[in-house]
Amino acid sequence: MDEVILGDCLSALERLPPASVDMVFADPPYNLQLGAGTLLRPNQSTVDAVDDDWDQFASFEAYDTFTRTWLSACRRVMKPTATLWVIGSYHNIFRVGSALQDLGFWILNDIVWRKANPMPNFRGKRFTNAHETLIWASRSDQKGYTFHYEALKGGNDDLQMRSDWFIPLCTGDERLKGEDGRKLHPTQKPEALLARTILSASNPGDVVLDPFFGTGTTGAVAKRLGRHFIGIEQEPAYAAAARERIAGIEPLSRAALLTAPTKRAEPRVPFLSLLEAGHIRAGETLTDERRRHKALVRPDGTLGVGPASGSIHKIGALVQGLPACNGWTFWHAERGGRLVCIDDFRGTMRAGMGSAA
Amino acid sequence: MDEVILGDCLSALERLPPASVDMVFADPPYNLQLGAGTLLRPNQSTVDAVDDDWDQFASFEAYDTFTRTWLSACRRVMKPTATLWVIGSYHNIFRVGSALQDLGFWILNDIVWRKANPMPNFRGKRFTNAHETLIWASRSDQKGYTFHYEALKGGNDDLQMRSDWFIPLCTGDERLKGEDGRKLHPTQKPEALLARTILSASNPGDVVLDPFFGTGTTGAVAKRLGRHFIGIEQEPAYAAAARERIAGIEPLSRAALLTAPTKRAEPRVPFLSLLEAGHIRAGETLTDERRRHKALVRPDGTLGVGPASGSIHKIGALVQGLPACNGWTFWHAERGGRLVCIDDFRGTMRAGMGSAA
DNA sequence: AACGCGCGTGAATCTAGTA
DNA sequence: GTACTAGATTCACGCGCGT
Repeated sequence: MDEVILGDCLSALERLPPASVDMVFADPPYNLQLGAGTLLRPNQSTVDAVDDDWDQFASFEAYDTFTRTWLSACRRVMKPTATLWVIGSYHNIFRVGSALQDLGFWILNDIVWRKANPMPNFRGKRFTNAHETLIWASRSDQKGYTFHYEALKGGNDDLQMRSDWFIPLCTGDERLKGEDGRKLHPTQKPEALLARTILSASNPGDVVLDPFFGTGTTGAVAKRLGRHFIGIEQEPAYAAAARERIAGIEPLSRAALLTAPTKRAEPRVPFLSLLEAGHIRAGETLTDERRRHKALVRPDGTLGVGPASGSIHKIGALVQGLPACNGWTFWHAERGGRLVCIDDFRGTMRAGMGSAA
Repeated sequence: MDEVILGDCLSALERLPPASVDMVFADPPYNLQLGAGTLLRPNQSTVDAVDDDWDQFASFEAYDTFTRTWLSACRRVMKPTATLWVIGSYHNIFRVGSALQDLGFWILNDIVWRKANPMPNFRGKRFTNAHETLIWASRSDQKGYTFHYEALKGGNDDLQMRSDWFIPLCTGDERLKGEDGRKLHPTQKPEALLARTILSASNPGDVVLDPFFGTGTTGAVAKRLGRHFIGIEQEPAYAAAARERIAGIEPLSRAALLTAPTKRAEPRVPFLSLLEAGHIRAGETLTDERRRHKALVRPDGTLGVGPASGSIHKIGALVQGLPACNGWTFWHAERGGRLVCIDDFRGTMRAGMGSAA
């Protein structure tokens, strides 16, 4: 926990307990020629290419085997509600996505990282490759994964966060350099990218696993955001750089890490409590925002319309002829000539509950 | 040539001569998984799901078989220098991309169609699915394919055309409607999208093949841009609509349709991006101009005041006791002993975003 | 005529907690 | 595991209608 494991990703993953991590971020290799075969077939030699077609097929097949192996190993250590992120380019992301689906992962989104400052296409033979793709997937189609919808919306002018993210490359001071002044790692990712994934899909105190740790961007961001991390890296120089980098990170204060509780997590307030607290009076009439429908408040916290009675939700649905309705936001009471949503009274009560909640 | 072939795409492709088309645009079934009537909007109306028979597949394996079959058939009729475009979403695009690679196609780019006006995520459980992906691939790794680098660059303020395209959905008058006023085809694509693919990867007089012709967007745009088309469609109603539509198209003398007719709005900058860019630090305090109110910046781009948190606008309104507030002009950060409005940082970021937004 | 408001809708794997 | 129910949840456009 909160350490860099030096070694092969598969054997390191095998030593982790099952169902122990909350989120995985993986930035796997996608250069098919760069030793993928040795990683995935420890006991077999790679197949020698006999011609171009076969060579190509063998490479993709080897990459697929590698991909399925590490994805399966990650899946074992993921909690049932954990989610996984993988980043890649068109060279590998289609293989990864297919493998995810075949292994039973449930794709939640594909996210496009739009690079603010991509490398131009020097030959002028293609479109500027200005993005990379992340896949966000849960372990299975089971619900219950973490997604901080409200927080992301709040940081985005109160609009839902979209699947296309505009983020600069990792450059400048953020880019780790060796003593020779040259970049330490060829594909270091920007911390902003990691921050969005970790903020959106994990909670403070959660465990974030990165099986291809590199120079530890995942660990650095996780630590700053009050998450635990497990990093696996087989290259000693990268692992050492990651340790040093992370040691210098100061976590944000607890206050800064607070997020608003999601609506569902807030204490439940029965409508009857609004009557008991005097916010609503039995016998008064509630209406919708445009005063097109009305209902009578009964002393037991139900609403009545003619002979029908039921919960604020049921009656809200009934008067509109809809199958369902959120009565909290639908019904309003008249106060001083103006309509007040009954959800505002609920908010007041929740605020007053304080620590009792 | 320049006709709609009514019938099954595979048998129609078999009757075409080999190496006869210059470009393929394919909009295959996406294999969407959720049934009709299962997703409700917040107002309880149902989302009109794509549940047509042609989009039903028993399994990923069945979809893969289908995909490999039609891709192989297209490959046979492609000239050696021809290129192929396929569009899809995360439901199917990874299967398609893998199949392309396995069949010997050579991926040139993956292109992101960023939707100007996507459907929101109604349940707040995911990121807004705001894009679709196109794969652009040549028949093999042989060079010699068509790419109008200079033309695209000229139409993009003399900047190389990137791999992320911002184009509105097909709505309004462009969307074909039946006599009942309802959309004729569930997945009609915008002409602007087709125009970019055809302009960039084909020459006037070239033959553009679309094996899933639908209501003929590919044919309409090809004709307008002086290309020939071959469209294959198995649904008689779609084929008839396509014929009528294309008959009304007048070819352009010289194409001037390079860039999408999008309104040039100023790019929206999320407050979160200011943190990511380092203009604002998580954990610092913002104040209003007269330092009467203050709030803590959280790492997700929300502000916190005591237990409350929310967007810059929400919290600005809260501290003033007002119903609304423009957080961009209200909040300031201290820089060198002086207060700087956060809107100034936004202006800086917009300037740096250039046309990429 | 111009403007504002209400309403419809778009390739979508869209709930959680308790009994 | 299943059933039930409380209650949470939407952005950008285009069009039609009323003022």
